[in-house]
Amino acid sequence: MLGRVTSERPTRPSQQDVARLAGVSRTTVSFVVNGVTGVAIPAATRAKVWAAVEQLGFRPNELARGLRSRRSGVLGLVTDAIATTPYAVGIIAGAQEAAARHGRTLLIVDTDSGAGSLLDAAAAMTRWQVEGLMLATDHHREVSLDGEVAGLPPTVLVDCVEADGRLPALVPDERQGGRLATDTLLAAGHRRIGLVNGPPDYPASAGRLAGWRDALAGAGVEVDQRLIRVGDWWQESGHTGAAALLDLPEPPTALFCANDWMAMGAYDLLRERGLRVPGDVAVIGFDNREEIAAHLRPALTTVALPYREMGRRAVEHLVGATPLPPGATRLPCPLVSRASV
Amino acid sequence: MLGRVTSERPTRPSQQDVARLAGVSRTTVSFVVNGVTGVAIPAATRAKVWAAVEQLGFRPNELARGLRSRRSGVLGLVTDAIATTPYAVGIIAGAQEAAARHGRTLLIVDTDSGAGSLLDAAAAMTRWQVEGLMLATDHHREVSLDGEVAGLPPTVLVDCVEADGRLPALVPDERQGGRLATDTLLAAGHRRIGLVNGPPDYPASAGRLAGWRDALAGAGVEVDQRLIRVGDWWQESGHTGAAALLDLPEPPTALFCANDWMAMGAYDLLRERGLRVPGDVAVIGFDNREEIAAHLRPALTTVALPYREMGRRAVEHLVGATPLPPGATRLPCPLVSRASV
DNA sequence: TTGTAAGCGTTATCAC
DNA sequence: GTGATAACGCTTACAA
Repeated sequence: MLGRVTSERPTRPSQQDVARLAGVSRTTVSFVVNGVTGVAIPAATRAKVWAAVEQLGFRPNELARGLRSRRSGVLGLVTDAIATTPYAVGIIAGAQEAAARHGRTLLIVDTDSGAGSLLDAAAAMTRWQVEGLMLATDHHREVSLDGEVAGLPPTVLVDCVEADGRLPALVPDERQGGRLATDTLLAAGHRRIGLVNGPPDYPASAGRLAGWRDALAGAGVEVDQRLIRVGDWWQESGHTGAAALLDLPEPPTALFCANDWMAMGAYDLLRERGLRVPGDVAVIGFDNREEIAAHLRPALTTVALPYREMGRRAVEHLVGATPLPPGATRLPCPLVSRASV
Repeated sequence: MLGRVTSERPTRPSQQDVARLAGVSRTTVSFVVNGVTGVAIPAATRAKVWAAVEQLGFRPNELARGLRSRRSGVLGLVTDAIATTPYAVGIIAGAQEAAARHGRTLLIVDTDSGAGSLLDAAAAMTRWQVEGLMLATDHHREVSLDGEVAGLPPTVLVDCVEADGRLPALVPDERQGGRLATDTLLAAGHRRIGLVNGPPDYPASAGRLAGWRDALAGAGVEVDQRLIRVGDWWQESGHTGAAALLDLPEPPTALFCANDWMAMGAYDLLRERGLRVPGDVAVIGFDNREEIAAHLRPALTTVALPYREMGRRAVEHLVGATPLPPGATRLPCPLVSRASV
């Protein structure tokens, strides 16, 4: 004959329960657990409240908190990077970490997992009152959002850029990375440096090529167009490209492969020809795909993509900690030194 | 002089707004948008409501919905698999997909990203009133939860098992996988099959070894202990192990490497010795780490771990679609045929 | 320094 | 068939 039938599932303790146990009002409990400044609550009261919280195992209900305060504390990450390949888990890890640090919850939706298009994903996030949105792609590319952004919460692009560039975007500084790779080879004494690049319609290819030129120009080395070969990112094309370069009348003494898979192909070719890495030919890759780079023999020196950094910066932008300007912000690609140079 | 000062951010349309526009009550709107059965609402009213929903771009507020209905629809996935290696993104993908299909939202927390221990992660999820919890590890192993499970929502282990096995757990059927790999080699006519296994204290090693024995016994082939070598999962040890096996007086004609990295090491050794795969020696791996298996030359035939399946089944258990018994449920590991056998 | 009360957007229980 | 009305657990003026 109680006022209300007890619910099936034993409901978790509420602030109400804490207040009762501590002998204070709900308001006081709210002030204490949220550490509200500007109210002077005696240490004794605070202690009582915390003791009650502890004893009951009270955990605030984020649903209620978000509903009432109109601040969900949820940041949305929409990506096509999970289903395809484990490419950009670094983005997730970096975002997650930063979100936790700023007291935010990260909601991740993979657009390839049935959710369908970006629009569906955004709709799903809307229902959860997300306060910011990150759109991440599985590789650096240009995306077109058309009018879709209208009505969306503050949004930042990760590893992709928009044609008209009104949204802030975080991308790797491919050019700086290409320069870094080439400079590393130059610093090791090489002067003829072959480039096995990716297809021209990728921002990555264009940037890495420009970086290669930059470095050569900076070192006063003549740029020889014949030292450029175009692959398709796959291992086979690294093999082919390396072969073509080594068949040149004046073959290169070092190879800059625009990704690690092609470097892996180059390794194969060098081995077939009885050439040692780095003794006879030095090799440097790009992407730092640990699974490959760390396991090749010798381990591959390569340039890393700043995935974690991109995830981190995206969150810091959305929470207002480090605001980003509209358009692309390029993040530096660090060198990962191993044994192939 | 309005009753309430308008909030800074233009608030999203509510059911209230929809009701006003459609000229019905909030209740009716709720019935219509939730497709409540048992109430007969005329098609005309339904249409009016949907039209208003469309016009306003109304999206239900999950915070309010969850608060009121006491069903958040959130499933929590706690993992250490993101930060370490991109090992088990398949688990996430599979879980995500199944969650979407069942109208649930997946909340992912990576314990290595600052959140700290499992307990912290579980606390974070509790605040969001998760209705089920998945605990996933980065590789098949035994975990001990002590008393930590008390007070947690329904929980399922993914890619790990508990010592006392009271929680349901989803793990790969390592033994079946080992047998499948060996059977594949047997079917190709091999009779002396070397095993380069992982360290003995892994469930994966124990299971794959047992499967190797099973297959040999099943084919009436004598089990020769000398054909077993123990590696450490790394490429070097695959190289070493393969070398030892080929130096045997009666060397094997096929190699079963308990993971793809060791298979990669074996490839290196075979190439060094001028042996062709699969012509001179067939090789089969385990794990199907696409990045390696698909890119080796020749592409590696291997046994895949059922990551997506584990994620999917975990969700289906939690939503009650396909309940799991306490203790381990072993999921089959399928063969991925490529070119090395 | 603490308490009262209103209300966030929704669902659920009743009357009508 | 549809509509009031009361929670859900919390934050936040404002009152005491």
